[in-house]
Amino acid sequence: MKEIKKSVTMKDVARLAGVGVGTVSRVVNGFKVKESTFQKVQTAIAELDYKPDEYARGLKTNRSNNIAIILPTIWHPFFSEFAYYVEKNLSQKNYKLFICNVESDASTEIEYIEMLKNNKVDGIIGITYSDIDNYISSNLPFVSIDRHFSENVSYVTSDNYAGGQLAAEVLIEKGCQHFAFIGGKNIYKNETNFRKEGFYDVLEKEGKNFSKLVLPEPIEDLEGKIEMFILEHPKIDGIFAVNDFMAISVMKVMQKLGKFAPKDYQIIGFDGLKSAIDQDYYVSSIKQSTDLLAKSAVDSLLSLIDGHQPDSRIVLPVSFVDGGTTR
Amino acid sequence: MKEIKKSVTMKDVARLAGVGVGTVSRVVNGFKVKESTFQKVQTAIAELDYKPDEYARGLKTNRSNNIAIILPTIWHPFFSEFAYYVEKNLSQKNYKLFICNVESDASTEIEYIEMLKNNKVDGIIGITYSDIDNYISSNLPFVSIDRHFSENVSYVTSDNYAGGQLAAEVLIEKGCQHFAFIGGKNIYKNETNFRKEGFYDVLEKEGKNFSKLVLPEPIEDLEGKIEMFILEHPKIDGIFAVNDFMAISVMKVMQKLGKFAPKDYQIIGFDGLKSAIDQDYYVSSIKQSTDLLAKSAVDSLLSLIDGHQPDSRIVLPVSFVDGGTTR
DNA sequence: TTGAAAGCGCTAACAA
DNA sequence: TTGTTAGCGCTTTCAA
Repeated sequence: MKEIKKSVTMKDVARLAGVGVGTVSRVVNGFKVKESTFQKVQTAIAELDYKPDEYARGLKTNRSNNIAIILPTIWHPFFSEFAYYVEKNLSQKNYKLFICNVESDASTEIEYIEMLKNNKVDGIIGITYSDIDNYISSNLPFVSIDRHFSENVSYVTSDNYAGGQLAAEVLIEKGCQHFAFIGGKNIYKNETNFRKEGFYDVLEKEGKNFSKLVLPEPIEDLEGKIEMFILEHPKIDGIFAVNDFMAISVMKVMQKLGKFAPKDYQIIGFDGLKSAIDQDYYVSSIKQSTDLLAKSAVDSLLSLIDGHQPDSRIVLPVSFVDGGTTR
Repeated sequence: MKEIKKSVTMKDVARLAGVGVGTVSRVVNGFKVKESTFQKVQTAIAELDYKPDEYARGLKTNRSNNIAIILPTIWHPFFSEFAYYVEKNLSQKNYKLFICNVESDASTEIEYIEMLKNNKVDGIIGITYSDIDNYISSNLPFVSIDRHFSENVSYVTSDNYAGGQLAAEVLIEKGCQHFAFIGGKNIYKNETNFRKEGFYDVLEKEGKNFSKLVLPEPIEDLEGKIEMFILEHPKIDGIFAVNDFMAISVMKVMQKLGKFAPKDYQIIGFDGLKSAIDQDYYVSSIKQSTDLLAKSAVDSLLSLIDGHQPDSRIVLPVSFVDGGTTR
């Protein structure tokens, strides 16, 4: 027989403390009451191990202290690092975090958003690469990462353009002669497209020659295409990949061709990924400060929730990290 | 001026459909009503775009359809893969998932658990390596991963012992002669300790000689200690590491000493990690079927929530995967 | 099959 | 400073 412990309510506390429920509510919510009453109520709360019911409170206040994060998949070091920092920031402010894996599927995204509306999440942080502009109601605070929606939606992003520039500068400084950009291209516009722009611009300004391989997503036979590209441009010795995983794919192909970084060529990715906090970088990379990204997203969202209108666009600096694939 | 859209309630629907709120509730919850009333109500719901308020419902029913997962950190491929599958299973059954990073800090864990109690999560899945037995109340359905708590808490785990055996068998079959186990040891007992037991037992039965390096956690100067161990046992050519990240550390040390896998030695990790679903294994490994682990945990938890008493211990099979560090 | 109404535990307005 | 009370939106019993 399972013992069902009836949960203790404010009324119980009020009765034990010999005060009204309003007073208990005041104590719980930190409003001013007479010191002696405060003590009585606290004692009763402790005695009964009273915990306020967040659902009753939410029903009344229309607030839940819940935030949702929508992302393609948590099983990816960039997203899990980001989610890690988001949760960390949020829990400090007493918010909880729902996680929603949408797998780059727009209909799943919409389902989630609809679902979240009923559940009174106070806001959403979205890393989403599909076309859901219409479903982001202005009623629900929403902060987007890396992607610009309509005018009203604020977003935070790394300085992708400067990152591309930095990649070019580093590669030049480290003595490369023949450059290449390798990346994919999503049908929906997002900020990561600026990475290559920055890269191209610096190289052009410096009068360097370079090749590019830009593959429309979804990419089939990625490694085959990279291999073909490399074989067509055998002199390449300085590669900038749109992200770290792309850099890894490139390195696999190069290895197959008997070339190793940083001996035979140098390569820089983007993101600055690590598998986990205490692991090494996968490759030399332009690192996004994920922690800052998360903090900014959280701050924006919370101020949106408080009814303020924060900066609608926040751009964060990036930096170069040596992951052993540059000299 | 921000337009505050007052949310539509059951009462609105009832009024428009010309029925009572009870009837609307019945329709929403799938109870039997007359076909014609059903239609009227559905029409009204669609017309008003009515969404039930989960908080009012939760207040009434004491259910939230929220589950929490407590883990050291989501920023780790094992945990993020696991959380990925947990969320996937859960969302199919209309549950949402809170994520709680506790950073191996027992007091944070306790705080989270206390917090979750107020929030009416329907249950918790915990991957936790600290001592929180006392805080798991029997009122709150709890399923533990890899760790056995008191009698009443059900847990699911991979067959760590069989995994250790398998590692030994594979290494023997692939021709290794001098074996070693390298791993850490947590002060709290958990199932991963069985990995080495299985490994030892097979080697002993086969009359093979082997060395062991078992470091109490937290480990300081891990690589230094590994290096010392390797230098003391230079003939080692078959290593079983307690997990994939440990294997990676070992490989770094070996590389420093000029030895490469699988040419100069072979190494097998445990977990079968990938950074992301479409990435390669880090190393040859004894793979846990994370998806099954997640599914079992979810099934157990949901049946616990439904008041059943599922198997209190579920042990799942493991398999060997070739990650290029064995021949 | 249905409507009316009580009440879940809380907050906040009002009155004392 | 405090107690009392209405009511948030829903489910569920009871009576019709």
